[in-house]
Amino acid sequence: MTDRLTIATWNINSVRLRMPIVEKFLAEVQPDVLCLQETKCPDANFPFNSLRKAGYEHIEINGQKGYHGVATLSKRPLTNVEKREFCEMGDSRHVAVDVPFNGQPLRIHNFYVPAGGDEPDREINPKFGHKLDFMNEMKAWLQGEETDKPAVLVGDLNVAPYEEDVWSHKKLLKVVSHTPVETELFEDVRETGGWIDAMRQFVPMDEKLYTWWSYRAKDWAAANKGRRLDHVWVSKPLGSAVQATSVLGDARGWEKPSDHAPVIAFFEA
DNA sequence: ATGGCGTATGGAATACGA
Repeated sequence: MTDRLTIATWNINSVRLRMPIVEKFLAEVQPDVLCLQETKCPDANFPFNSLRKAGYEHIEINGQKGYHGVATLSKRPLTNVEKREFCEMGDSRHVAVDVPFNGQPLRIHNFYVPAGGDEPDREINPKFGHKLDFMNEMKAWLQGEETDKPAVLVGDLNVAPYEEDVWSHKKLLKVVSHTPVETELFEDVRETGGWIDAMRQFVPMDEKLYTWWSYRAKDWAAANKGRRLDHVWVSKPLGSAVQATSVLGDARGWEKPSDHAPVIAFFEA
């Protein structure tokens, strides 16, 4: 029996404000699972009813007032829910679930890694230190997770690791998200955990690939000064099941858009 | 021109994003 599963990840920059385009996305793409970041919504105010009406009956959230917040919506039942706190900051930046795929549980981690502020120096910018500490804690913790099982790690990881993941490698070398200290640590986290960068399995390393375009550009599409901040990592046992990934760049041009586009991954086993 | 904007909070101006 063949089983097919579609998982999407999207930094939505306020789930309540963005409900019209979330519903549009769910209707058009019909992913089995959607992982949202930056929901900016206290748990008590989360729009459960609208999302259940859209066919996503299974919803796990880790939210807080004003900032951050993640949510995982699913057509399939979700079990083994875990919401881990990192850096003892009290931030809502992670939720993990199991979803049934091909007759066994598939672990799905949904992450929102700290942006890191403006100055790439932890001595003068504590937010940058927090970002590095967060990634180091991710690395240590994920080592303890069972990496010999099917698993996916998605989210806004706030690092664009490769030269063609940004519009200008040279101009962004000192800009938070693409500094060598971040990109090297990012690769260390990924490789230590045995994760595969699924998006780059389908796009050659010398081709540009972005998921985020600033609100500040007069014409984001014309300027096209993007970065790949959102990622889909898969464990090695799941590697052969990834059929394709895509960035729905169109969504950046929808009405009242997020500054991030959704990333979609297709699995078959 | 990588911040030129956008969002939450709270009810104006500030913090934060990346």
